[in-house]
Amino acid sequence: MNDLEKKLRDAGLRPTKQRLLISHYLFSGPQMHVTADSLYSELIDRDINISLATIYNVLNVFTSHGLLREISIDPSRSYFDTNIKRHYHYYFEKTGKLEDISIEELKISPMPEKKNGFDVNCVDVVIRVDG
Amino acid sequence: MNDLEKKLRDAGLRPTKQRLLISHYLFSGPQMHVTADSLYSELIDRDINISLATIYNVLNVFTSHGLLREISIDPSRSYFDTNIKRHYHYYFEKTGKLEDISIEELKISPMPEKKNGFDVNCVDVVIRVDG
DNA sequence: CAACTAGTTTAGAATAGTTCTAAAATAAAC
DNA sequence: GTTTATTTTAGAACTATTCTAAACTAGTTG
Repeated sequence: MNDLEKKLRDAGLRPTKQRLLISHYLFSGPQMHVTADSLYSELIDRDINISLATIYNVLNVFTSHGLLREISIDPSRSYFDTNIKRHYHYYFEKTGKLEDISIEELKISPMPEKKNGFDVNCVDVVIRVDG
Repeated sequence: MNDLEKKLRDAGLRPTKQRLLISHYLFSGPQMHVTADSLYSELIDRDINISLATIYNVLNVFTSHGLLREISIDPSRSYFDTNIKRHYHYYFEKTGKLEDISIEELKISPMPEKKNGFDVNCVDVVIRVDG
């Protein structure tokens, strides 16, 4: 059983052909940010034909099983981040590109843990920049 | 010339009937968060019939002229905030409600001013909570 | 491995939020 | 009051995403 197959099984997901192909693209190289559409095109470019419905399925199921993190940047598109550790983002408004900011670079205090008795699921920080 | 009319003119906008009605709803009471749909329904409830196309027009033009701020929370809908001063948000995922966090309550350091020579337009912080 | 079961993929239809179109209405300027 | 530019509107169009239901596949059981 290879690394990617293990990664999927550990997340409680069946390692299907499509999920493994997508995982190979997403998780074998450097960390990346994708949209459903950008992922679909990149796979087509590599002669990997997976239906758009499956791309959406896989992105959603990977997100709900903790393999990806969804980022709300632009109300017209969902971005997904292969880096699931706590971190923040620069967003370059002209180019649409994202860049990570580590929690060492940017401090938030007090880091909220609870609100009205509810758990904090996630702290999203987006610094929007021209250019 | 009343306050709302002045507010629109100062922003470089013609004070049309529809813009004044929407301004009255948005800017005469306490600060609020709306979506196109929530604003449309609230106006219908008050027997103010403005087409949905105009609601979208007005929200967009108010945002581009600095009377509203758009918040990226949920990729399926755009939220607009009548509070245009720097502040942050709690987002209650189950109810879809927003609550403000003042910059006194939550500190970010170092507050970014520039990135790669580009100005920082805006620092968005969203704390997602269950409930 | 053959049969079975539950989960997955797919094309295409459906949906939801938003923008576009072009005609009628209105605000501001002359 | 006439003219001109802007705004509003209904409905069509568009785009990102989800749904549907049939075909397929992974994992399980005998």
